[in-house]
Amino acid sequence: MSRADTLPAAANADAGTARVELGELGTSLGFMMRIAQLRLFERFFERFGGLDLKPGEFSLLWVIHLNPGIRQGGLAHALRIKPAHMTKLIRKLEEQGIVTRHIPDDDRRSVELTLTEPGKRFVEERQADFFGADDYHGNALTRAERLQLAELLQKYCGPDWWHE
Amino acid sequence: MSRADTLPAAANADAGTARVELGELGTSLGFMMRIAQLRLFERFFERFGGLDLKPGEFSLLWVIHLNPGIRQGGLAHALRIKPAHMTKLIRKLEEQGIVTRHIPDDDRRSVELTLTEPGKRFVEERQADFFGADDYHGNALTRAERLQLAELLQKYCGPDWWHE
DNA sequence: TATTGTTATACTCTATAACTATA
DNA sequence: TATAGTTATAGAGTATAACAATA
Repeated sequence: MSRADTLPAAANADAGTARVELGELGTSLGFMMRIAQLRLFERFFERFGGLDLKPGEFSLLWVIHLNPGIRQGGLAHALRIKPAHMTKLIRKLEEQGIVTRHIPDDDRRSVELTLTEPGKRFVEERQADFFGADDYHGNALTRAERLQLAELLQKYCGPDWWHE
Repeated sequence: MSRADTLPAAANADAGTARVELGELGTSLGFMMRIAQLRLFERFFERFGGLDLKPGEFSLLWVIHLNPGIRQGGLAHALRIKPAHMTKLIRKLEEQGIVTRHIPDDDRRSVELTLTEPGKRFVEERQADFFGADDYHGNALTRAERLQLAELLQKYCGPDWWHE
């Protein structure tokens, strides 16, 4: 054929190899949030891969640490995790000896959560890493930009939803 | 027992019912990106729920629209979708008559993608909605804030990774 | 040998609904 | 009758590795 290293069909100029044009997608919040989250996970595992701890799990421990005796449902709501899923997550942490479940006398349907001593130590030792200003948290951003980014994300959610 | 409506154990003041303290988590990028993305999905389905279209699918069609003849692998890389997953997505869109797969003579391993006429119409008709300044895209933010948010997310990813 | 895409498989996260025990 | 949590089940999204066809 006569088109081996000449142009492909006119309609398909640069088919495949050229840089991909994203247009408005590059400033679309939906797309950018997804991409940024993928990047964040990548960095998380570069940083904490050896720990056998998933991003969401530290959040869980952190909130129990700050709110000892929090009820399982309250935790689920604060973190936007479905109660059915929370049951599994807490069960696992309990088996690992990190979290204690306690059924209070004044409402025996509910479950109150606290960290065990090893659990507390675990959180306190890693707190600086997880909330620190390192690669994972965006070394490409200044401290002010990081804060601004978090605040814009909060504002995107809206106050009604945020404090509901 | 003598503690029915008195205080629970001292350590568990306000167990369960008080407002949950999030501490540094509230300005943690990992947590906030997850929360904001959940909110975005919620809004997406409020807005486009009737369409039987998932958030990622419009992105796919949009990029094919802007890059007719793009190769399947190039699309997968640009959108950070794994090739194995892309196969399934494209297959579905092909069955719906929205996308055409074409195997070029100059490299018969590859697959070039274009939109069908109905596909083009579909994208062009919805483009304003998907990229518009409405509820879904964050009515809580000004136009400038929305742009700034997208740019900070881009910057978080870092230029090396972004254009790799 | 390397590359492009496909198939098969599995694992995580999430969603839903039915269930229990308590209130 | 309502609420807190549990169980069971299913679906979406993604990851991996083995594979076929082509380069």
